[in-house]
Amino acid sequence: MLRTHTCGELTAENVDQTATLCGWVDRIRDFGGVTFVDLRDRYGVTQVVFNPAHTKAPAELVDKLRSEFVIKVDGAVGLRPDGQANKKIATGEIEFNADQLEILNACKTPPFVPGQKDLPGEEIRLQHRYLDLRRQKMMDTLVLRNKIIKGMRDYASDHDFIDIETPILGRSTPEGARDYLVPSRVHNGTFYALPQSPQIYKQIMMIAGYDRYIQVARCFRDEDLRADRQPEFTQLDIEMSFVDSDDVTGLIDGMMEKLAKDLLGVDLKLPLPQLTYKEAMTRFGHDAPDLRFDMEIVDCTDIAKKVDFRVFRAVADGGNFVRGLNAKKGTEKYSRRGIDELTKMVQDDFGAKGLAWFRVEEDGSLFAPIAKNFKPEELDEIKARMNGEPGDLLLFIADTWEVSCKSLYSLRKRIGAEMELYDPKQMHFSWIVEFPMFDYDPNEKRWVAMHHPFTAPLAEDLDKLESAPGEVRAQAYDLVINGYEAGGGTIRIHDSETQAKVFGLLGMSDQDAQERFGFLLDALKYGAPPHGGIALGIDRVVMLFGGLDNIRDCIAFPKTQKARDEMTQAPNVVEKIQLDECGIRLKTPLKD
RNA sequence: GGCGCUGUAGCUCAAUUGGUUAGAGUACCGGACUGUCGAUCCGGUGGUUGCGGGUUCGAGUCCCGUCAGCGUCGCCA
Repeated sequence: MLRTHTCGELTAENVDQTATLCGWVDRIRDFGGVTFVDLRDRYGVTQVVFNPAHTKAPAELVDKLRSEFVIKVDGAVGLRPDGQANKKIATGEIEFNADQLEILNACKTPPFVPGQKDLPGEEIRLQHRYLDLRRQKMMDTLVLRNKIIKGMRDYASDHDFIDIETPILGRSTPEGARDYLVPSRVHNGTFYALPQSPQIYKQIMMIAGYDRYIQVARCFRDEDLRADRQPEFTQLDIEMSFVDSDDVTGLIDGMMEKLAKDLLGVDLKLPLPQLTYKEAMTRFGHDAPDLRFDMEIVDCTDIAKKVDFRVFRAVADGGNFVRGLNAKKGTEKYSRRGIDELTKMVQDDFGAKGLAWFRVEEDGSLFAPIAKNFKPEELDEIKARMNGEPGDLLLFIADTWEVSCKSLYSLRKRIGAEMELYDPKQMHFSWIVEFPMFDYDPNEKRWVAMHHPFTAPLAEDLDKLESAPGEVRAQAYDLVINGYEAGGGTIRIHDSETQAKVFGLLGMSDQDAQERFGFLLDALKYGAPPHGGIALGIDRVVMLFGGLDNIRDCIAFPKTQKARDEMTQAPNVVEKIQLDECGIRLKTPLKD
């Protein structure tokens, strides 16, 4: 080792000891005579003092030091003079009196330094990720990430799970997200797909008798990015045999309890609350609601059926919905202009026709441009239903179930944040259960699996599988933290007949099913135990535990919204010979 | 693919609603200074206002296109 100590460990207890430190120059304070250098590494910062009266380091060498130079300093620990301790750092009681200085490596003038006040733009940070990763916040996050993964692994290990790796080069599956493809050199014209998740492999492991499997698995989905979505991401993948839904959610309850306790000092009350999908959609308009605050959706469709106001009446009579939210004390926050912005959002994002609103005035009356369309007793009924009190802002969406859910969910989320209805540090864990098995795709005119096609239906809904697929509920469960889907899983189908039936419902002929999933259907015939599992989005869990608002800050080398790596400039062109070997000719050759 | 925000010195930002030679802080370079910790003080270098068109007597500012970053909708079993 070039060093004897790190920059975070020398304290008053080490006074008079000699030591050697290595690190990066964080800051220099040059007084012409004495020069102070804040030396930084992963562990902390130590003030190094170059005093010409005592150091052997030539002044010309000390003068050369600049930000982010990598240096090695021999010296001795000394107590700082009275009144000069720096309480902001752990090593603040001492200083390191330099004897010798060696510059291990210089540093070009960096575009930004880790300690600077204003964070540079994200593009710059990603281009020079090695500099960005030197920032304390990034280090803290990656350390947190490591603790979370270690905590998960330890917990799983304590519960008899074994870690098994599954292939990265696999077979493309037609259902689900777009695959990342890898061309085969040996078999020109054929392709591997990177795994969207190790789903089938882990089911096969259950059939093979490895009844408790985990993997920290990298997954790939070639879909557009979001603040909480990356094209490659990491899941804690879990599968267990001889279990029902409660066993899986119970296991994760315990894991979350441990992580929350160990890493956040938060005591969770178990079991974590469970909400059915239907309830979540009815009360919050979404299958991953943020339950840190109230403000539930209130249905006024029955009232709308009685009123003359055409917009409400026509929607209600047409079998659609008039539902609203009460933004408590929202009239001050949302002026006419603010309401216009909310209106624009629901129109642009979800195609809502409009946003109806009422202000509850000081005298308790409802004010709104549309109020004249209502009889006084109707206004009273609306106010009573919405629990309207002076200062409240009542917002209504009159539309289809889908549009009203999306719009009200989005309004609720935005208003909750803008009106600070919750403590951003608060954490809320819950389960959403009993998802529908299928969703009808009007474009393709067929049922599609809501989760994935291996999901087992709820036993009591089995008889509806053919008669009313839309009503069949799945043995599925999503873990929701602060309004984010942090994980999801299901109990799987473990008999080939039910599996074949579900494939059929999804519009797959027997031949198709055999062609695509024959190996799974076969495996199910060779003694498949009942099994199920879950996958947790590790990047998102880190984001939520770290109180961050985007997933890129939880990943050492993330991709931009256009799925590019700003540092390496991937993806990029390849040599023609590489394409030739794979038997690929570009449709539109790139000019070089 | 749609909608929106952003793009000015290495970095973070400003430029009075289209008007003189585009400024500040910081970084960088030079100088002063032996107790600072965002050191201080003096001086200096640094700009194709992302790129390409257009409107105008005149464009950082307005319009069109384009590229990039971010947010969002679609998409993400």
